[in-house]
Amino acid sequence: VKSGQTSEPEWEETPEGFLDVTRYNGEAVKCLVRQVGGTREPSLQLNLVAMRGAHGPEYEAVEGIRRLLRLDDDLERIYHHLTVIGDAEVNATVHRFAGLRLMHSRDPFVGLICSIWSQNNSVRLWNRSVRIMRNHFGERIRFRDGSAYRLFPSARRLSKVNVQHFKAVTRCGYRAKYILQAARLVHRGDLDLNAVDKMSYLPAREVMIEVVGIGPKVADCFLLYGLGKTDAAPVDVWVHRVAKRLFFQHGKVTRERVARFLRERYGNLAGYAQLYLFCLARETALTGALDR
DNA sequence: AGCCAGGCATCAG
DNA sequence: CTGATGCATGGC
Repeated sequence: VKSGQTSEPEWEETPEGFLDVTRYNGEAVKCLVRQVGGTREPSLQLNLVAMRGAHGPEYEAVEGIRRLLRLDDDLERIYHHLTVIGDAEVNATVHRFAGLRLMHSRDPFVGLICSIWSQNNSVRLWNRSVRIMRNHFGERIRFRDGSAYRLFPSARRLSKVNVQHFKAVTRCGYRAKYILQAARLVHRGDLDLNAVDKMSYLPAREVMIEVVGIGPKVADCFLLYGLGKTDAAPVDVWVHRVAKRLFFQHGKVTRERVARFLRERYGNLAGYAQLYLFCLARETALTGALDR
């Protein structure tokens, strides 16, 4: 399922499945994921190729995928809770898009950079420019069969890149200084993502918003998709519109107010609620009738 | 041509 | 606290 709701760039779509190369336990693993069976009885086929042909990292890779797609979440229970709280239109949306996975980035740094990158951007452009960055600055990995891929660049690597150069290569515009500054903070240890991960939602959010270039929306993206804190409900233009219509009678509401409303209404399922609100908003836009 | 996209920093009231 | 404006870039 491709909802576009993630803090990792889209995986490459190949005839054999979705392709990604990530380091596990220090060793690069090529991972092909394919869903077999339908939405009702889905199962995943994984084809893993470790760089040195060892078996060590394969277990880690499987766990990585399990975490990425949050396969341990009990969707039925979550749907039940959402629909008990529910507004009729939200319930219908949950039912219609049932089976969507909330993504949890395998690497917090990837989640951080991609979240900052997504601000005031389009999903399409965002994916493309992040891919360009990876292909330009990422470490090159060559497998035994001769195939080669690029990893997402490390904080150390990005912290050394010049802003103008980075902007010229990736076309990410004014976000370049935010992205590289964040990479420097992480590399120098001034922003400890693992420490933030251990914090509860609200304090963690405070810490993230202090970083220049990270506001409420980006912080929530990072906390939800990057760290898996499901209290977070990122409110973008789409969620803002649909929530304004559903819960505020088209009245004036700030994004922050909507975010707080969703947290109070859905608790630690706010992230899941947001997932479906986003789908509803996008779907409504496609069929035309969307007011502001 | 002008508005918009998974916003944010900044500044004015 | 709320409201305007500039910021890069590309799609439509």
